[in-house]
Amino acid sequence: MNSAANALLTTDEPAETGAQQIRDAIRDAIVERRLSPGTKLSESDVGNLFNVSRTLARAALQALSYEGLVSVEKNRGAFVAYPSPDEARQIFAARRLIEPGILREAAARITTSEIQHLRQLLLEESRLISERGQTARRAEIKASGDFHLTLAAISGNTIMQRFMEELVARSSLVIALYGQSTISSCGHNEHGDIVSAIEAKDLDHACHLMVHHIAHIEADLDLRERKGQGLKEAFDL
Amino acid sequence: MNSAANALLTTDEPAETGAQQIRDAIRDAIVERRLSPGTKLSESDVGNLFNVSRTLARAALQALSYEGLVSVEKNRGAFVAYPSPDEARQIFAARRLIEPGILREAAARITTSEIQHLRQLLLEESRLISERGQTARRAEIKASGDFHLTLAAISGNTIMQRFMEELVARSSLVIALYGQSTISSCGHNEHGDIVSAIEAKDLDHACHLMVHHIAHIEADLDLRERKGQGLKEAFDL
DNA sequence: GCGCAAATAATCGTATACAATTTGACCGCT
DNA sequence: AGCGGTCAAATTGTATACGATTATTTGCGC
Repeated sequence: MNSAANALLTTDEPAETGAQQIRDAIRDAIVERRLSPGTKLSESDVGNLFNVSRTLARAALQALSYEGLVSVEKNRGAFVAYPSPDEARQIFAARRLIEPGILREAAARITTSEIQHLRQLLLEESRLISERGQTARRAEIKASGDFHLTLAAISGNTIMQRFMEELVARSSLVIALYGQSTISSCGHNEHGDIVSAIEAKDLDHACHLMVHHIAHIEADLDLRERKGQGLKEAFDL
Repeated sequence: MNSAANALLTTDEPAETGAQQIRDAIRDAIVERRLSPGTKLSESDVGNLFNVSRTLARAALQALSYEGLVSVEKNRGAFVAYPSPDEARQIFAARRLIEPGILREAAARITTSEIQHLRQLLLEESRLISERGQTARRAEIKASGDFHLTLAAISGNTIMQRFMEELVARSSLVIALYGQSTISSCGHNEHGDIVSAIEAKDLDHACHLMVHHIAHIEADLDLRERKGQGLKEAFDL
C-alpha cells in the first residue's frame, strides 16, 4: 500500500492494531530494499525493535508470510523472502496475465481527474529518476510500483488491487535479487506511453504496451540460480 | 485446497503447525456451508472446540481473514464473512479476468494424463449431482470448485493457484448468501464442454465457454442487499 | 589438529495471565 | 413507562512464561 493508491481508493479504518503497523513498517523496509532477501527476522528482535512483545512481532511476520514477502520455516524462524528464479518467473507470468485485464477495466472507468492523477505520478517519478541519493532511489522504486497499483485502484476491484499489491511488492524483491541494471525503469518512459494510449482510448495498444513493459522488466533480470548467497561462490567467483 | 488439486501439485510439508490445521478445518466448514455467513467465531469458542489455546485460535482466524473468509472487527471479534453484493460482483469480475488466462496457460502445458484426471473429476462430479443427501451436496460444492482449482494447478503457476483458491472459496460464500437455484451447476455440463474444447485445442472457444460459465454462475445470484447484519452498510452505502 | 558427541545457548511453539474495550443489564430518576 | 447512567460480564489486545526444537559451542578421544 502507498499514499498514492490510498488517495484514490481507501476504506478508511484509522485504528490500526499494533501488529499491522509493524507489518507495514517491515513491508516498506523490504520493498524499499532496506532489508535484503534472506535476512533473518527473529521474533524477539522485531519485538524489541518496535518495543512490543513477541506476540505482535509474530503476528506481523505471519501476515507478511501470507503476502509472500517473508518465509517462515518451522522452528527456525522468519526470513525476508528469497524468491527462486522459478518463483520470479511465476510472479511476472502472473503480472502478464493480470495486468492487461486490470488495464482494460481501469480504462473503462477512468475519469479525467484520475488521468491527471496518473500524469502527476509520472511527473513525480521522472523527478525522482533525475535526483540522486539513496532516499531518491528508494522513493523511485516505490513510485514505479505506485503506477501499477494506481491503475489497479482505478479499476475499482479491491480484490485485484490486493493481488497487485502483493505482486508488485514481490517484484521489488525479485528485482533486488536478480536485477542487472541499476533501476528497472531504464530510460524509456513506458508508463507515460501507457497513459497516452489510455487517453487515446486505444485499449489494445495500451495492453500491448503493458505486456511489453512487464516483459522489459523481466528481461532485465539475470534469472540464474544463486546458491543461498553461498560463501563458497562469493570467493571462487 | 483440496485432495484433487493436491494430487497434482503439492509442496509436501507434512508437519502442519496446529494453527494451520484449525484454519483448514474452519475453511472447509465455511466452504461446505456448515458455517453460515455472519456467524460469530469467538476466539475462546474456537480454541475450546479444537482443544487449543486462544493463541492458536486467533492465529487461525487471522489467517482466514487474509483470505477474506472471515472478517475480524477490532475489539469485537471474528465473523464468517458476509460479502456484500458489491464484493460478490468483484469476486466474479476477478474470476472472469483471471480464469481465461489460467485456462490458456493450463491448455498449453496439459498432458494426456492430466486430461484424464480432469475427466475423472467430471465423472465424480456428476455422480455426486445424482446422489442425494446433505453430505453429497457438500461434496458437490467442493467438487465444483475443484475443477477450477485443478485447472489452476495444471497451469503451473502456484501464485495464480493461490489466488484461485481464494476466489473459489469466497465464491462459495457468495453463492451460499445470494444463490437462488439449489446448486450452481444447474443441468448444463459446462465443465465438460470446457475440457472438450481444451482437448480439441480450440483455446478461444474454451475461454469463451469459461467466461460464459462464470457468467452463468453469477446470473443465478440475486445480488440485492440483505439487511441481515450490516447496519453500517445498510445506511452509508 | 580433526572429527564427533554431549552440553549449552538461542529461538520458536503454545499456553496462560492480565489489561483494555465493548456489550448488555440493572437501577434510579424524571 | 421511558430515559440515562453506572456497573458487571464477556471478549479481545497484549505481554509474559514455560516447554520443545534447532543451532552452536565445548570437550574429549583419536
